[in-house]
Amino acid sequence: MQGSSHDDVRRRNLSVILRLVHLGGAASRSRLTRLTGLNRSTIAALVAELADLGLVEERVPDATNQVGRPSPIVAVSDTFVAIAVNPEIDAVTVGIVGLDGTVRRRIRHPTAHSPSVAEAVEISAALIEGLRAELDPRFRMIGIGVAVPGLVRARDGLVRHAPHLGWVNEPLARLLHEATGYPVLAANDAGLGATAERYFGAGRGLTDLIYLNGGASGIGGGLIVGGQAAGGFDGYAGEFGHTRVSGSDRTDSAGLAGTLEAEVTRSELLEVLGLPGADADELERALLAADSPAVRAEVNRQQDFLAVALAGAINILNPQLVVLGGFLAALLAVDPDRLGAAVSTLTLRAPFEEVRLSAALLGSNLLMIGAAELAFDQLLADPAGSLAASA
Amino acid sequence: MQGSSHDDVRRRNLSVILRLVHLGGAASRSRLTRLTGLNRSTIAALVAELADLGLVEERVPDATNQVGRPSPIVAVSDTFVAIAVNPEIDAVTVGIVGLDGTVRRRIRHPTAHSPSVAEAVEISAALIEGLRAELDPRFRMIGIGVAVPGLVRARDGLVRHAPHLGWVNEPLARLLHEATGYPVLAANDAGLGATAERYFGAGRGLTDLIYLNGGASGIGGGLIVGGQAAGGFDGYAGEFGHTRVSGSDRTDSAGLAGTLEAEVTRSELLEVLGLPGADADELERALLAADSPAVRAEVNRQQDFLAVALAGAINILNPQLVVLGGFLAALLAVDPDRLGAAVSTLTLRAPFEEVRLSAALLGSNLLMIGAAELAFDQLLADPAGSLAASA
DNA sequence: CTGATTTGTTGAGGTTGGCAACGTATCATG
DNA sequence: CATGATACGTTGCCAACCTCAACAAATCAG
Repeated sequence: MQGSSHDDVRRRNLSVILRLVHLGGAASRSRLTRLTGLNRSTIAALVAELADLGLVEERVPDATNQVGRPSPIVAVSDTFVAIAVNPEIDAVTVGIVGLDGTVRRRIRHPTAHSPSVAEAVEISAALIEGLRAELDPRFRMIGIGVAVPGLVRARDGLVRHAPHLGWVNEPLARLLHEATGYPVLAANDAGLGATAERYFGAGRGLTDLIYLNGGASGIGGGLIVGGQAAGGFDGYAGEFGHTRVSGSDRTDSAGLAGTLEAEVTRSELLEVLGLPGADADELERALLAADSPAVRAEVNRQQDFLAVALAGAINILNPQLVVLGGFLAALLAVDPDRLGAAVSTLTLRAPFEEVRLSAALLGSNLLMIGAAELAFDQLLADPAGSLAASA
Repeated sequence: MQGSSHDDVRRRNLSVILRLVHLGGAASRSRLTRLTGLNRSTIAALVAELADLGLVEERVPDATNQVGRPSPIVAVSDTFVAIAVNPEIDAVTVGIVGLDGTVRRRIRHPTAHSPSVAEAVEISAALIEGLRAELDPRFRMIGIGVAVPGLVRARDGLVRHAPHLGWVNEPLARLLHEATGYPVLAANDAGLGATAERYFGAGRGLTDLIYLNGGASGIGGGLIVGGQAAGGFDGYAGEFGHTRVSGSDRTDSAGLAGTLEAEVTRSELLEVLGLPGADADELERALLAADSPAVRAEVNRQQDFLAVALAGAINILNPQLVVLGGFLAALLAVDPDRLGAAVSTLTLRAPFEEVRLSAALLGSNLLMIGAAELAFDQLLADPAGSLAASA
């Protein structure tokens, strides 16, 4: 219940404009005027301040075949970048992402074994140092966002539990900050995926969506509720994979029985297809090409369990969109109508009528973008303040 | 992405102060200064404006045994009231609720049969007219909030489906507005219960909680996510009752099989207790007094199914608190440790460690308060604007 | 080339919250 | 009971920010 003052107005207006060009791409000043409801002269002043800060650039107007004086185009500067980090079982990936949402550079550093926290920090810091060295000095690194496959406490970036990495109560954000000097924020990978798809992918502009991702080691998820990334109280929200969907005693990575993650697995799809391994695209192609009854039966089995979890979430959250990533997208692509029908039989009519199922769009850049968004958030919320403080 | 101007600052500050005294009760001006971070002189001006509007009153300071000049007490005026309406299978209840959250008056009008929409509107309008007639003219009715046992489309108050009442696609809010002339907002009853418990009950001050209510006709729920009442895209969120918790083919009121509402029922508790009927308190007393193995077995069975639904919600939403109302509160009270243990075995450790299970506190006033909150919302969001527009 | 249209630019104006100085009401102390 | 300390209300001035109106500039249509 904070009061607000003049400064907050300015702060908020700068933030709104920067977010508009960050999320929506370049826009003319007149367009910003319409979108924000602010006065022409105010927009001019705000854009000038953002330009002074180096955050945006004004370009000569496009030829639009419209009467009237052309309006300058405002675009985010390409000089502000964030570092995205994603530790996994078999690799640590580090990327550089621009404020315009483009992934400029991505390095995947394979590891012989699942890295410890110390190793992940060391590898990340080395990769970041390398990237920094090769980066033109006019670029400015804002901070680091880490996408962690596990439960991360939002307030301090403590990794509570990352089962596949074997990490428990590791102060990842603090360690990486100490190793690099940059501000570091960490969060659950699937939650960041939800944010990325919401801003730049299948859920552009939507306010209520859920995202489920199927990976080699399990199923994670994230949710956007009422326009906000919903992390829950500590940031652990989105664990759709541990929803109970059957009475069986097959257990998942957390030891819970009959859960979505226990029943719906990538490895079983690969097995029935006779593939030793495959990435998400290969798996989808193989599933679409296959016409054996065994494959069909396994797909149906997994779809039915997935439908239970999705239906529960739809009944509870009434989203506009369900985004499926990883092998769950393949499970959708094989027979979208069947999955939709299965969900239909388990949901109330009203929420079902409003929801769509969709595959994730961002592919391999998903987590880079999501993690960068985490790093950019403070800058976007208070452009002038963030830069003044760090200058 | 709206820009903001000076007016918004004022609007927001008035709103913040009114909400503080609305939710937190009377507060001294100096306390408001501390809570909002605003300047003393600003608080004085804002409180004066709210007092001019008749929304708050300043009282002489309490004796506080503190050095320094005493600070006047700011309290919400008792003259602003909202009307709360709650149609049910066997009655229509109408109440008057003050801006201070007190239920001033409540009339339950029993009906011989489940009322049609037209009947519910007619009864409500008549009750409201009666209440208005007996009300001192200095009181001011702000509007009407309706708590509906069913799915209500948030934006226009259309009742999409209220199974127990047999209503489908009924424009309740519009009809009641036409019958009374007051602004009318409608929403799902359990969602409003969640808001009420969050503001005035077991969840005071919390930002992430879920609420489940067990009634004679089923199980409803609501959620608060990140400090906001989460209605979902259309307002249908919170339907925990239709979460699948078993593989059985027992169906619920919506025809869905194996759901929480199908397995966890008030009627089965009454039956095993040998009671023909009972209100929530009587049921809880009877359950606590009973020690037959049959009762114990039924309680355990229902607790286990309830635990599945709660665990799923806890994994997905990471709430601070789970509030149980109606007979679900009784189910908790009989053996809280057992229910907690059952939930524990189905949840991830990190979110489980942060969550508490609690009974609802507001009892029979719950829906009156929740519905009134709906009616007050606009006034609280923009005190000066709301009153200027309606004057 | 002229008029219409749209938008940038500039300077004046109004509202609002912050701030500092001063006034006032209470408590503590002797 | 007088005095000082403390906390808070009150008052007047100030600065920040957005709006508005008038004017200028750039484009299209004819």
